[in-house]
Amino acid sequence: MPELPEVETVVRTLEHLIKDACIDHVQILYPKMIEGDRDDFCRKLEGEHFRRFERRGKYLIFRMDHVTLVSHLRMEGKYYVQQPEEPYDRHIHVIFSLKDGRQLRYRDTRKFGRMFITDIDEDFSHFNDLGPEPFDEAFNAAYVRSFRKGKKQPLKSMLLDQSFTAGIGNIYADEILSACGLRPGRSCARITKKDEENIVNETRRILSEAIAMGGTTIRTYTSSLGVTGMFQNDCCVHSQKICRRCGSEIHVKRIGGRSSYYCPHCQK
DNA sequence: ACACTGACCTGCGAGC
DNA sequence: TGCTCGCAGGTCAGTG
Repeated sequence: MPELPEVETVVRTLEHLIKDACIDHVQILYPKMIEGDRDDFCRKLEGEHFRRFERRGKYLIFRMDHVTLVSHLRMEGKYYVQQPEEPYDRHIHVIFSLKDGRQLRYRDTRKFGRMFITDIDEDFSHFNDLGPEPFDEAFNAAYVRSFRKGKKQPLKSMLLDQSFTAGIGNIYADEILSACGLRPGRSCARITKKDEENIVNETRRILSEAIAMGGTTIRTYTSSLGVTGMFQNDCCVHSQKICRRCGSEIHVKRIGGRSSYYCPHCQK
């Protein structure tokens, strides 16, 4: 499941592979993948060049000369750069044929991903609800305090809330709380000033380590270069049976509709 | 305003 | 073996 580190890896990989490539034409095999007018989508992308590659939270942003393509991988979305003669299966939903003969293919077994285009100058009203990036200095202990004020939701739900900070998903939320020694079900109203600092610092530490390793792979993620993340081997609690710190049995509890893994001994 | 639930999808594994 | 059922999870609409 792509979270911030995986999306960052995809952005960097695609920049390496298709920077300045020109789109010849676009085929949409599953129309619901595209938000807005599909004909417009295809027509406006024809002849455009992939110029800059950015990420905002879990969104991929491809800047062209006249339009911007925004893509969200949700759970299982992946991009591949392949030759037209390479076979593809029924999970390929969008094909960008490039003028150099290659194809950028979007594959998504569960069809949850979405993409859309905006004008180049659009200020991305789409992103208005996203909180600060974890590495932005606006994400700090004072911000955590102001965000949680008046709220009683579980810490896990707060970390998953993209308006809190953009890019954290289920796996990293569990790992961050494990590193902080806080149970996922703990109310955000009942943490200390030190906990606020820990949440900020551990979020940055864990995400940057994961980016350095090229993202996590638990089930399906591989980047278009075929790079497979290694962070899964470093998970302390998520999908684990035994705590890597103390050896206790890991508990699983549904919080906010998500499976949440924690160590009852290390996390209070 | 906040918090929770179901829908969107498909594949996979457990249980009968 | 073959079926059904629950689960996986990011986001958003709907509800209390």
